[in-house]
Amino acid sequence: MPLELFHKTPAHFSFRATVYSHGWCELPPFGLDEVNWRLKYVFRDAAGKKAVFGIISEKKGGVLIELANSKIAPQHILRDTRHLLRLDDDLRGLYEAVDGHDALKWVTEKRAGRLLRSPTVWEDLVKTICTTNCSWALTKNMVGNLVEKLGAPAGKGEKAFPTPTAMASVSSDFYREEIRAGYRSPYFAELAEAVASGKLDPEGWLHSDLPTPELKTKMKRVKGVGDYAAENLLKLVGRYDGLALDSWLRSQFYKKHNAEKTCSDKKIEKHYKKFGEWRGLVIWCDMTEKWIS
DNA sequence: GCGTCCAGGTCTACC
DNA sequence: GGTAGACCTGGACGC
Repeated sequence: MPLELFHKTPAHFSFRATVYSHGWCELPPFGLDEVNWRLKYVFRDAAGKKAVFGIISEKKGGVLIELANSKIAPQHILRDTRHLLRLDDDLRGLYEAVDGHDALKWVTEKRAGRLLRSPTVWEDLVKTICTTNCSWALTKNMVGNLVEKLGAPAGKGEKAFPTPTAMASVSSDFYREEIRAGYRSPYFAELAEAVASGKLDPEGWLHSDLPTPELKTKMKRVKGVGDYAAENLLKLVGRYDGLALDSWLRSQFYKKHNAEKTCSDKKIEKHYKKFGEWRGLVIWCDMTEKWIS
């Protein structure tokens, strides 16, 4: 039976700014209908055995979640929705940090700053590795293959993101030949085995007591995760004191703040130092202003 | 059609 | 700790 759920949203929330916050809305099992402004996602239960296709849209005072069936408990769907739209995040510190900076006034006005994420750190971790050292088209290709070939079916051709167990059930060769993951293939096989066996718990990064540098070091122990990937993941678990500089972010900075000339990372870091623990989120908002405003 | 470059980097060996 | 070279894929580009 189809099911509709409703979740309230906080005052400083923008559905559009959150969905457009970065490219995650284009990576399966997310999908974006820009005409009707509806975000699709295939939810799954913790065991990865049940999957349900859902559509999230704005409704006065909150978001509406339309589900193809009621296979998964409503409280599980609501928890996932709250997590992926960052409904519990308190961004007052960000808005205080940009206060007084005219060029960033729009961040507060547009209620920007909530970075769309997946319901699990596991999914964000795998997707982040898929963004490294390749074009965005290839990232979409790899993530699409993972969902298509290893995800639990939700009906009508829709599939969920694969569980660690599902990803641990295939070999490194599968990642190379079927997922087209190239040199990342042994990394995925090793990572999936570690998470499926309980040796690694990425979900624990969400509420870790470790200081950010130590958590970053822990993240970098995962093969395929370097400085950029770790800092991107830190943003997705709510820590914004790393800039997560990659070639795209650097090129945008050169265009916007350095007369289209290249410069050192140190200069970029100096530019955003004044925003303190929010600097990683400030640079991201600054470089993606055109997407949202 | 073919070759080259490079994109939302990381790892390893070596110094 | 810093750096060079290797690593995969596939789209864009020049010829």
